[in-house]
This record gives sequence, structure tokens and C-alpha cells, in this order.
Amino acid sequence: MSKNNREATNLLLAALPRDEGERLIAAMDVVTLPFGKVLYEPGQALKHVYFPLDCVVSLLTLAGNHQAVEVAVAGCDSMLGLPLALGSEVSNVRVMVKCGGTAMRLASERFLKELGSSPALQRLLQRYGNTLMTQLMHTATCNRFHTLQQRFARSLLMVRDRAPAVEFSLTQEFLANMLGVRRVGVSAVASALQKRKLISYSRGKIRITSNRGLEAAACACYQTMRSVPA
Amino acid sequence: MSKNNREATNLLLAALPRDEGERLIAAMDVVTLPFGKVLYEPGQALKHVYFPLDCVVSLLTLAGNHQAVEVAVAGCDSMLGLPLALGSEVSNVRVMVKCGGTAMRLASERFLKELGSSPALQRLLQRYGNTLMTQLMHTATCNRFHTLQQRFARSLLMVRDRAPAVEFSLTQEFLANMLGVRRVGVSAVASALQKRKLISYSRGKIRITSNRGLEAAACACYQTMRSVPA
DNA sequence: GCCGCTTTGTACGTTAGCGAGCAGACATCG
DNA sequence: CGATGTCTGCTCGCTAACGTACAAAGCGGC
Repeated sequence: MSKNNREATNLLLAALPRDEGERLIAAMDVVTLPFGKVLYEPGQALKHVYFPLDCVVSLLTLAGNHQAVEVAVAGCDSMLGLPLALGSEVSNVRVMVKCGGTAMRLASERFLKELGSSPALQRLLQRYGNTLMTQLMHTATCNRFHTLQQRFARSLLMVRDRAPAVEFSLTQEFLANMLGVRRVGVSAVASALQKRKLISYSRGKIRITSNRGLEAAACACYQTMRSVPA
Repeated sequence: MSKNNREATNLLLAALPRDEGERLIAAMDVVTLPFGKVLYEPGQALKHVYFPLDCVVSLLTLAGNHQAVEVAVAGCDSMLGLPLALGSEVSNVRVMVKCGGTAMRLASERFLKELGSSPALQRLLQRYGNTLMTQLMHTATCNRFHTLQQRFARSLLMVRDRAPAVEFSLTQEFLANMLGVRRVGVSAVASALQKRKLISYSRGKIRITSNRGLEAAACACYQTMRSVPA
């Protein structure tokens, strides 16, 4: 992927018929989403929908006491605010920017209006809904069965696949929150992977030094989620 | 709920406008789904859709080595085969009957035809998709954070809410598979809950003896999933 | 009434991850 | 240059759940 934002595209938007896509894009703003920005909180009304271009976003569910886990990742293959297209007006998760970047944004009312007049968009978002559901299911299983090291590797790879950069700004503390574990756990795993020369990191900057090695360290869920039949 | 099947209704079908509902029901068969029956396997084509009347069904994801976890439960509030409505023709989970009973069944092609001509059904199933997604998200979190005892209690309550019977045929072995743990673990938890007089069981027959007590033993996820905004 | 199968109880050592707390390394800013 | 805040490394004892294996208890069929 290029670092030039003009070349970054959202795959959902790109899959629309040319005229519908252009009409929709014309109605949208390009916004910059900085790291850590929270787009929605659970129960909150969805004011906008977003089509990420080159940012990576995390869907987190909260379990009471400051505990959270990532249940899905979204990027240029995704849309945020899907419940709107499914007849709900509130988010059921926290949505937080994991890697800063840009996205196309559209106000909810306008989105619903466009959606009503575009069967292609409807079909596309239904399929995306199915894809997201599949990702959710596999995440549930993965969180249950696999070790922290496997999940750490998977998580990192899923960011890699969606971010244009080669280096990610993700502190261990932050990753611990995403994975729903203590920082100490992430610290141990990260050290281990660095010793094995699969990643390198320092003060919140992580870089993958062996794609193949990291893929081997991740659980099979990574490949499964990657190859979800569209 | 009555034991009389004629009074058992599927809430999704019941929410349709009268004429559309009747037309759809006229096209469907009532089938009996015995305990343990597998309706779909991951990757398998969806030949029929089902609207459960008084049976309870489990959605399971598989993690390679004979390991599985339940990621959602379906009953009279649900439909099985939703991916069809979202543009996919295959199941992404194993779907297995947890409590035998009856369901309305419709062949896929016919279902798609009816769906195409019923905007009310489309809207309804979109909303159900959103509800299911919410359930998946919370299950993922619950499986991650909560103890086996809490999850056991939640699981049992979710069956109770969907089954007309007061006694369920669920061996500890079976429950262990649903929860993705060893039988030994279930055994320990079940003993503990029985000592506390919250449930009673014997040779695969479980009965809840204190609804309130069991609800207190379950995690808050139970209430959360129950009150998902439709 | 006995046999065999299913279901449940229990016991062993092992492990991943928890919570809490502290120390060192590095960066930034005055 | 030192001070402060952020990030990482490491320790402690502890718990939930693991895998395995074997024993008891109940039910149905012959």
C-alpha cells in the first residue's frame, strides 16, 4: 500500500457500481482519525458512519470493571456504524482507533437516505454484516482457547494487514487492554517474540521483522479469519 | 409456555404483518428436531432455514482439535440460516439442537423468493442480525473473563428462557462441549450449585430449583444479553 | 438379577494467567 | 542538566482450569 492517502481506498466503497460509489463519495467528508480516538461508546447514538481508508479501528466490548476485549478489527475492508444499516441506531460496542489515519465520514440521516436508494449498497453491507459476524465468532473461540502469545501474534498481523505503515504505535499497556490481559503478560510475550527475532519494539513502536515467523506463531484463527468467504 | 405446540410461536414470524406472516407460514413445514441433531456444519451449504418454535439450538464454532464453544443460542426469538439473508450461502458455524422440539422449516430458494417480496421480513431479519451480533460480542467477552460457574449458570438460564420445559436433558459431558471446558470442570460446578440448592440434576436431567439464586450466580452478561435493545 | 453402558465423582500434578507492587530505561521538556 | 512522566522488565504468591486416569453409581436390555 502506498503512503499517499489519495491512493488509499475503502474496499466496500470500491465495490459499488461506479455511479453509486461516486455519488456516495461526493456526499462524504474525509476525516483524520487520531490514535486513541473513540468513535462510539456502547449504547450511544450513531451520529456518523465511517469508511476507513488507511486507519485501523478496534471494536471492544466492555465487561463492567474497566475490563475490555477486542472482538473485531476494522480497516479499509470495513464500515463502522453498521447497526444503522440493520435497523438499530445505537452502537453496542466501543469503537476506538488503533492506528491513526483517514476515513470517509457521512452523517447518519444522509447515510440512511443513500442506503434506501441504493440496492447495491444494501447488498454490500449485508455481506459485510455476515463477514463481521464470522469474525466475531472466531474471535470468541480464539479468546477462549488460544494462548496469549498466539493471540498477540494474530492481533498484530491483523493490524499489519490493514495498516499502510510498517511500524505501529502500540504500547504494551494499550495492547494489554485490547487483548483483555495484564500488561505483564504482553510484556512477557513481546520479549519472547523479540528474542525469536519475529518482532522488534521499543517504547510503543512495534515492527514486524519476520512476517512468516509471526504467522507461524499465531493460531490458525488468523488464516481462518483472513480467508472468510466474502 | 404451553406444551401444546400449536401455541408455540416464533417471535420473528409473529412480528410480521398478518398477511405476510400467514403467506410465509403457509409455505413452511413443521419439523421435529431431536436433541443432538446437527442442522449445519461450517462451510456447508444452507439448504433450509428454520424458525424454532419450542426447541433450543446452539451455534458453535470449531477450533481444530475437537474443541468447540457455543457462541450463541437460538430459540423462538431467532432464525437459523441468517447468512442466506445476508448474501452468503454457507454456514460459518455448527448448529446443533440442544433441546429437542419443533421448528418451521423452509427451503432456501423459496425463502429467498419470499424474502425478496417482503420488505417487512427483510427489516425484521436485519434487526435480528444486529441482535445476534450483539449476542456474539458479549459471548466473546464472557468467555474471556468470567468463571466457569458464572458461564454455566448463564448458559442454563439462556436455555430456560427459550425452552418450554422445566427440565432439560443435558449431560455434563454435553455441557462441557458447549462451554469449551473439560467435563470435570462442569462436574465440579454442577455439584457446587446443587449443594447450594440452585439446581438439581441426575443422569443428564437438569432442573433449576432456584431461578433467583441461579441468576445471582450468573454473570451480568446474562442480563445484558437478555435486554438487548431490539 | 446380572451385564454393560452411560453418567458422574474424585484425585493427581501441571500451567497460563491473575493482582499487586517495584525498579530500571528512555524520552521530553524546562 | 536534572526532573518528570512513560514505557518496559521482573518478582511474589495465588487461582482457575488443564490433561489424564480411575472409581462409583444408576439405568436398560437380556
